[in-house]
Amino acid sequence: MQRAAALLLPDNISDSVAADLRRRIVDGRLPAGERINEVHLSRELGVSRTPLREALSRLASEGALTSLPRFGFFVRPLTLDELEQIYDIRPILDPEALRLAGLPDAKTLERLEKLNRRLESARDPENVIGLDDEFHLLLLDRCPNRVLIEMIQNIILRTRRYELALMRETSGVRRATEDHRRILAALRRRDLPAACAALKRNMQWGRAPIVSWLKARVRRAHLPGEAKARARSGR
Amino acid sequence: MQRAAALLLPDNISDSVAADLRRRIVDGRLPAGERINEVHLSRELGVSRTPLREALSRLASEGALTSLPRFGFFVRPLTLDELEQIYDIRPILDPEALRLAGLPDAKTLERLEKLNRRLESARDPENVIGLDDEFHLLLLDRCPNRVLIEMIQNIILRTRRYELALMRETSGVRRATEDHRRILAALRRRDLPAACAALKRNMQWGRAPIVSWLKARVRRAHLPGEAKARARSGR
DNA sequence: CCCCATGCTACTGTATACAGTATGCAGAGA
DNA sequence: TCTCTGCATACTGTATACAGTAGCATGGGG
Repeated sequence: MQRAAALLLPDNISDSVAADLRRRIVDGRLPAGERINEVHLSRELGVSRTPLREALSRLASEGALTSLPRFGFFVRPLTLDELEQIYDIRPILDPEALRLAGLPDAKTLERLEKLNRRLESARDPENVIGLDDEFHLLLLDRCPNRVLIEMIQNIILRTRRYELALMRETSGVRRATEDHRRILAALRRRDLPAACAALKRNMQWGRAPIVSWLKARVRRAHLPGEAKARARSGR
Repeated sequence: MQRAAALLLPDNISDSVAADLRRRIVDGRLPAGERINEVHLSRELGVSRTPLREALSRLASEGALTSLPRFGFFVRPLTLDELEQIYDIRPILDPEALRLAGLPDAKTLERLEKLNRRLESARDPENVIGLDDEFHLLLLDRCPNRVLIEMIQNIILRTRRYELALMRETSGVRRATEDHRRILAALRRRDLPAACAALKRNMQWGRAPIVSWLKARVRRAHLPGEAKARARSGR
């Protein structure tokens, strides 16, 4: 999250464990609501508890986990509240970042269009999400405010879990590429405000399908992963 | 940052050490650029290295520290770049949060005015900054998007160091209370958009004095500690 | 006199051992 | 049969010990 240098030398077990856990959380190998047993998990990962705990602490401060003092760490459950809050944030951040980034050069525009074409034909959920994120990060690549970009990346991490869960069940509600085309069209005619507006709409629309899916899910299985109750009852 | 429960039971040494370090960083007892010696610091705090390291990891992911893999943790140096980036973010976040929060009730408005009066007469830098933060957080108290509020609190933590450093040297450039009055006036006539606009201006103006102070400082003594960290990371 | 190599020192990263606490179960009493 | 109490167990939180590495100083060679 912080340093370019460290990312180039992922020497630490701590760091690589954190990255691994992040993957396990977003792809569901560590299900939402699950209580984490440090001994078992450290055995499974082949490391000791010390670096594992450092990783867990970091993930907790990133919001991926919840820590209950003498009880342990939990994978944060997927809740409608958090979803709506997270999805309300990117329409705020992304357009501002684009405004600061300014119009992309011809080469970048070309790469964006290429990405969008690949996105249109992508089928695998992980691919779709990965390409979409790549598109948006490239769009904001020139933004000089790296702190802002870090925040956006952080939000992306937090949304990925929801998006993956959605796309696993319903097969790929894809309207994003159309939004992207509108953004690109605005950029091509060098109309930054229009591009920002289109981007904002794009970010706002991403919410709807996930909200409705999660609502249905909540109705079906009441309170997905109410952490405490489940864990205490021994699951 | 995440859990209400943990905040009520700050049982962990880890947590309290993190809080302590945060204070030491913002008030300068751990100066910007300083390399942290884990053994000495753990002795000084009267704890072992394990919880200290957990705290350090968390602070690194919050952006207060930088971690260089086999070299250690550093207090992030104060740089003009980071300052400008951080200060560009709150004018984006705060007005949106206020928009979501809506108009405050009469009681809250009263408390806001009281806070602002106390702010006018405050002299001690820590007090001034504390009251200003309290004002802004109360203003956004009704905002239902807690993730957004968390982000703002995080930004506040990151700015505090700069503000304190400024106010220690120049005695309290105070124009904020006037901005606050404009915000309150707009709220009193129940004009939310005007309040948001005033809030935005308030957030934008805070930058200027710090930027000019830091620029002068950079000219004088080029960034204590920055040299070493930079050289090492090969930037 | 300067440069390079080698050994020393100190610090980080990781593992492990220990202590304290919460939970679940079993047994006894009502 | 139900409840309460005490014990055993398992897991977290913390300390400590160990290993590996980077930096530094000192000494020898050019």
